[in-house]
Amino acid sequence: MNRFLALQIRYFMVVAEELHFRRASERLHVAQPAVSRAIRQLEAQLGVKLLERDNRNVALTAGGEAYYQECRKAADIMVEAGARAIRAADGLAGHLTIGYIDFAINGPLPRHLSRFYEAFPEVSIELVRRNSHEQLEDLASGRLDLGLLIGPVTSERIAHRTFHQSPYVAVLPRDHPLAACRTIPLEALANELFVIGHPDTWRHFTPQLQAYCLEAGFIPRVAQEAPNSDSIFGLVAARMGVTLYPDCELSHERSDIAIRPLENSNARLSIALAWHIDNANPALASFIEQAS
Amino acid sequence: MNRFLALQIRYFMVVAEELHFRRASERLHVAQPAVSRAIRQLEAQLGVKLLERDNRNVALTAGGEAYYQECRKAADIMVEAGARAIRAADGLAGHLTIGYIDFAINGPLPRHLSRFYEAFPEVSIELVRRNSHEQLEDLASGRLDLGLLIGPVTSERIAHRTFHQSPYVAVLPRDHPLAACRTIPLEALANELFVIGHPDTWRHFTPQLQAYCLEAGFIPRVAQEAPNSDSIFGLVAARMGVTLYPDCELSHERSDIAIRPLENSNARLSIALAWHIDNANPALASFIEQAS
DNA sequence: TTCATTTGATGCCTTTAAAGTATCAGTTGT
DNA sequence: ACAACTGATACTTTAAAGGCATCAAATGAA
Repeated sequence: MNRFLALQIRYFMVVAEELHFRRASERLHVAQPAVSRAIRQLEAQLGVKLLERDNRNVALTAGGEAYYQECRKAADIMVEAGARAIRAADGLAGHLTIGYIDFAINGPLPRHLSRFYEAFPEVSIELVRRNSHEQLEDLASGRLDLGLLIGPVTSERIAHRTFHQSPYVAVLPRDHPLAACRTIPLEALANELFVIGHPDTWRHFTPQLQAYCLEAGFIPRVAQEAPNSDSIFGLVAARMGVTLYPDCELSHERSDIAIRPLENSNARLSIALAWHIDNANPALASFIEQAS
Repeated sequence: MNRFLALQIRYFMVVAEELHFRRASERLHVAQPAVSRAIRQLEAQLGVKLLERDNRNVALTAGGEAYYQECRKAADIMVEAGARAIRAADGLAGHLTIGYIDFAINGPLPRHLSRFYEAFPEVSIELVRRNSHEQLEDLASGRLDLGLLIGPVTSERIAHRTFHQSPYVAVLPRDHPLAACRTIPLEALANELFVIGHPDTWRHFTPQLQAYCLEAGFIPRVAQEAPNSDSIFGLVAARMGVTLYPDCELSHERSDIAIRPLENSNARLSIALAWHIDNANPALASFIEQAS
């Protein structure tokens, strides 16, 4: 029974448990009149008689019983609160706001989150869908604790490290002639029309995709620009074009598109963890450490 | 923000909300140094830094954020607690332990309880199955607030009033010859074998049943004694005998027995509300009043 | 009955925790 | 360079809480 509640409350709780003023005063290490006064004050403050007492017996009134139950709850919370604050300071409890992109939520993030939840069940996580450049802004302003995004990270105040790397695969309509091949050389797509992410919103990914094509000796011809992964897959399935996408489980589950590895390609999409270097949230350190 | 929590906690909460010591001190109507000291004391007591502060900015640490959340919960409970104690004192909240017999739970009690819950949702009710004579003991000892039982009530210290009256009906096996009649004169059962409640446990009901038979001019011949209503109905269905039972919905729902009203009978089973005259639980008064 | 014992409540004085005042040292923005 | 803030510290004052002695009522044993 520590000093988190007002003393009138603490005294009342002990009297309610002992139903005896002198024994309560002994448990509280004060003289008996102090207890009498505290109870009288509390009753006056609340305007409710809490204890029925004559010179021989002490009993809780209905109001006192109800009040004790509520006090018990509050006391338990306050006792737990100190320990919880320590756990939060050690990164074992607390809250993280995490930004993610489609590649993360379709790829390694779900598995990683469930492992993290097992190891740190008291850390609550809020997930926010944001494009990479939006995440970098939100990290700078403190709206996000952690970003899962595509580089490059240019700010000196944002730390980052590689979270996951995926090879690219070719994404084709189900009945595309190249779908007959086990693997596809990137050059084979030189004359195809491409469905790509809109450069305004996919500001980091689309340039990477174009750079890889350029390395393979061609500039991709753009048929459609789409705002998100579902739209891209849908447009490919609708035979509007082909695209490159990091290998992930989700894309293999669609029956209306064909996924084929690239031949002789070292191209990798790298998803980074990024966070503000001044962010002192210990749960952030827990997450980063587990991701290593 | 009343005086239910220790002042360090109250001061911390206001600082956490304002993120500014001087503004917090104004809201608390104290000088600013008092707030600084309270925070320092609380941090020392917990062993956790709650607020990151330099001469320009104040921010919650992760530990402080977690601690604030817990304090918020406790503070809300304590604010609510006073109002709840008043409601409990007025009989609008609290707890009742209620004893009941088969006739009550098979009869009017469920309907009455649901009406009571609608009118007094903050009164929690614990229902306890007890025979009438057990309830009278438990009322005397304070283990029950209220009993739903069969009289007579002999103790001067137990108050009682009629809760519900049911006419008796004859309970017959489905294919019993008398089941062909719409109604049955009690005398017609003079030569039947009876299934009755065991007199040890059904100490109040069975004598009443026998008294009614005696009024009709016969002493019922007992084939079986059973400990509860289900057993009585089951034994009747098994053609071990017939019985009298207060009219209630449950008995009409069994297809293996026949229920027939008694002819020219004023016999009624009366279920009483009973309570200890010294019981000051205001929720008890609420219940009794609604039952009137 | 009488009287010692026990209960919670009161009055008066002391102690101590909390508040106030004045001031300091560190930033920030002009 | 300096005024205008911030939160922290030192010292003094105040008021809340505590202790002691005692009371009145109830109980139970002699």
